[in-house]
Amino acid sequence: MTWVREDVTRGVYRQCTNEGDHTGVRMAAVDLTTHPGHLARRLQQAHYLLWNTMVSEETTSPQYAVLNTLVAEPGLDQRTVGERVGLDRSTVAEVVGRLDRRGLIDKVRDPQDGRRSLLRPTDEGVRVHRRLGVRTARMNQVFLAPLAPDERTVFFDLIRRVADAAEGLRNPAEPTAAPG
Amino acid sequence: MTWVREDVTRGVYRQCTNEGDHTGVRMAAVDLTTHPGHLARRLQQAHYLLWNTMVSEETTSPQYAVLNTLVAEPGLDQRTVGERVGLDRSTVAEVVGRLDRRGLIDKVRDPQDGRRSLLRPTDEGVRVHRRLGVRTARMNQVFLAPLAPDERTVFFDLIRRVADAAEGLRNPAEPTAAPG
DNA sequence: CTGAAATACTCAGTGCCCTGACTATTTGGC
DNA sequence: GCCAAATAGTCAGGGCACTGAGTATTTCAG
Repeated sequence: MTWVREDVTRGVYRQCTNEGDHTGVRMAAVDLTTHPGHLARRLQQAHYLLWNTMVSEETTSPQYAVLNTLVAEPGLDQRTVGERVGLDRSTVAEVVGRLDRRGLIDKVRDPQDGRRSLLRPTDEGVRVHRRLGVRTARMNQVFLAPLAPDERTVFFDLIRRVADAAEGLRNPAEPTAAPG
Repeated sequence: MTWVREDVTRGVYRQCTNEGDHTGVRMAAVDLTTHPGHLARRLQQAHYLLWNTMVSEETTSPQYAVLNTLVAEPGLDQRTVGERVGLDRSTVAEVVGRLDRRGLIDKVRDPQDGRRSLLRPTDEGVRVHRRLGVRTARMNQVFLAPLAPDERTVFFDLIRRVADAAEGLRNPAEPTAAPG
């Protein structure tokens, strides 16, 4: 695997000194296209772009996700919303703050538990959510167009499994036996 | 309230008008697990997390990508680096700025073309790149552990195709015929 | 009842990521 | 040679995403 890119005009000293096929320890640079993290980033950027042009310039995808959760379950607190959509406390606070400022959700202290903020969409929030739903569906069509129908299923399955597993590493499941 | 899950392949939004009850409440929420954008975001977050714990806390994944590109092709200008790793001009400028401040790369004006900044890794930059390469490989193993070897190939292929296609929409290939 | 732990949220700080406006330089048509 | 277009980079501004520290509230052991 050579992967050298020749014909560089300016003074470039290349350090791919692995002429022979020794232990192969020498290759300086790696091929990013086989790095899942790099692909994940590119995928998200691609989506961001499509969302921006096809769905909305003022309401972002995470904002829609939060709104969607609150339409399904009005009255959730911030922590639970974050759990549902996969956002940490700080990020959820920011997103909620923006939705609140724009009048798309209501945010009130829970009288039963003064620590919580209870969230529910306003009428306007519900309208925005409904409107974006249509556009989002259209965008997903375009986004997934390169994949055959059965490939899309696999696509979802593989990504979900990888993401779930990594999240699992973060929150180690409750140990059944209590340690010391 | 039923919360149905059906015909997942298209990420279509679901409109369940609760037939049974007479509350007049209409439920119109979507199942986010069938939205590629949502999955992409979760995947990237999962990767970010793993990177942070398994690879480095000071050098981020995009920084490593830039460093990697410059190790392979020292002397590139910012625009080209951005093209290689998939970052826009502004982001590349930020990342490059941080790498420069940390002394991992050198940044000099091109004497041949005063618009360009030419970038090359310093000795320290090369060392950091090499060290992170080992850790990155380990991390990728963990990240991809949930997938069987042949599934990983598919994983890369599907994501790449979707990302490439969306990027293609952004930069519409030179139209062969003059537009109207 | 009281103080410690747990919980929900806020705030400061850092970094990625984009757009749109702006500057500096080079290039190309005339 | 000159001026307009193209190109490379900077800067301001907004949004997502995380960590770590701090505040307020609730819960629970003693």
